[in-house]
Amino acid sequence: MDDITSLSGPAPQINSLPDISIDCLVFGLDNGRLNVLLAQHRDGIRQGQWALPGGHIGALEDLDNAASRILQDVTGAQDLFLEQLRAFGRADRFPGGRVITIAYYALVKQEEYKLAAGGPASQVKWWDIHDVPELVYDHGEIFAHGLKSLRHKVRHEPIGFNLLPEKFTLLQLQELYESILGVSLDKPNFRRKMMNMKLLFDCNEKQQNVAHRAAALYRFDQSVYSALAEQGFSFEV
Amino acid sequence: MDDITSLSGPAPQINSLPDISIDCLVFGLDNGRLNVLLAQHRDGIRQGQWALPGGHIGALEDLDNAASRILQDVTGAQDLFLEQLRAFGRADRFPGGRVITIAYYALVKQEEYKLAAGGPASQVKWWDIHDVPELVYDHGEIFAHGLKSLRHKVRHEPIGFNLLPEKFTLLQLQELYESILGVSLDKPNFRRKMMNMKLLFDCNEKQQNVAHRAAALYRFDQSVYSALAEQGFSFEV
DNA sequence: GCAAAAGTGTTTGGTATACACCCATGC
DNA sequence: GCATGGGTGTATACCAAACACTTTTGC
Repeated sequence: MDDITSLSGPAPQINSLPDISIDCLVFGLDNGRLNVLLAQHRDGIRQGQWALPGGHIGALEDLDNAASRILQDVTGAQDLFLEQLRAFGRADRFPGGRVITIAYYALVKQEEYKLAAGGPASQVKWWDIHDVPELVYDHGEIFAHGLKSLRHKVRHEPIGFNLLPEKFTLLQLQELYESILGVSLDKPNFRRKMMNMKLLFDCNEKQQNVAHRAAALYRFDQSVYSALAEQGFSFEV
Repeated sequence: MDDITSLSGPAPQINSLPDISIDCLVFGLDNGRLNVLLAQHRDGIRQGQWALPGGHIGALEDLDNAASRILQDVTGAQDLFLEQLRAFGRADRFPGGRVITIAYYALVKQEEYKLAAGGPASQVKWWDIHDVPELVYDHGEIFAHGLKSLRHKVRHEPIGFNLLPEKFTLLQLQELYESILGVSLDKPNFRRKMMNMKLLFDCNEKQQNVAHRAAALYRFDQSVYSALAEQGFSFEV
């Protein structure tokens, strides 16, 4: 269970696949800023260095389940949005031996979860994506690739909602896109575009305790989107 | 080198990673029909069954290089368009033991290459994508996933050209999209769309020996596209 | 002339963009 | 009243879809 201690090193258990690891790219949103979750090596030659949280796959464990378990160890949260990015397998990528890693990326509602701080990997911390430290092995490459993939995917599929709380305002949604894509968007036009897609449902509630006019709160319903997508509907921001 | 004989079974060589394989989804275009390349098991319990061509990764071999080598064994061709799809790793996907496979997809100019028929895997054959036989293990799932990915990608990146000969007509290009996407397109509008992108270069040549007005031949220049993409240009069909 | 495909022109309607504007609320 | 963000309206320009039309070539 404590595969995270390995931080993608050689498999610590006899019942794990020795030459394959999993690394997770976990994105979160905090006050309109996009963050990524990093873990710090606790000891060994790489002590103090930062890495993507990772682990190994049980011999009888499905790949997706392994990723989910590893992520739960780090965030304490289940049922997160989690998808495979791809495998990274340069022969020399890991100095401790030949290990191919399969990268996953996750989107989490950052404010809803408290990190299991001080867990097995001495420290786990959110970093602004513009300000990540140097990462071990090829983790920098994985991060760059994952961020690019996120930017592409968020424009073509409604996955961004996984970063927001259940109920959100249109401005929060707009700031999410501005933050991920690194652009600024026109408010009236963004509103219309979203509303015309008929994917947002008015909660009939307003923000509370704000120092300005309270905004309407909306929900996104994944099942309605799935039904629309069946008929060829295409989500494009 | 003859990893293809294994068709993704357990690693036959001492110097291959035992619990990881590579499977290749090779697409080709023939007279406007989209095909996929399949290999037939030569012997063993699965004799006669069809599978994606695959193999194992050398202990000192980069992942991408391994895929390229395996593909060369099958098609005899180098420098094909080849990209990773993703890893497939259900615990029970391969009955002979725990093997995670990393799927690649390739696009080839079908008419330019003759297959190494009667090679190590008794037979290698093109199949119309609408008519593929039942495949071994989870290869059907990999095929379905790869086709979906191809349909998505071809609309957002100019990769379709890899299926056409160097010089092609606009109708060939249109038929390519119609075939991959399974739709029919308006000729005048398709022409304009393509020409407006400024990605096609007139060869100043015409078709030869056709029983109708000869069409102009065009080329696609990957380097010009790359330069445009740098500036934020987006290819959308 | 006819068939087949190349290639052009035009009308129409929707939609993205830019920007001006009013509304509600707390301090 | 004023700052802050919520929310609406509208003119313009562009672009995609639909489809009618002309051109070239081989038989």
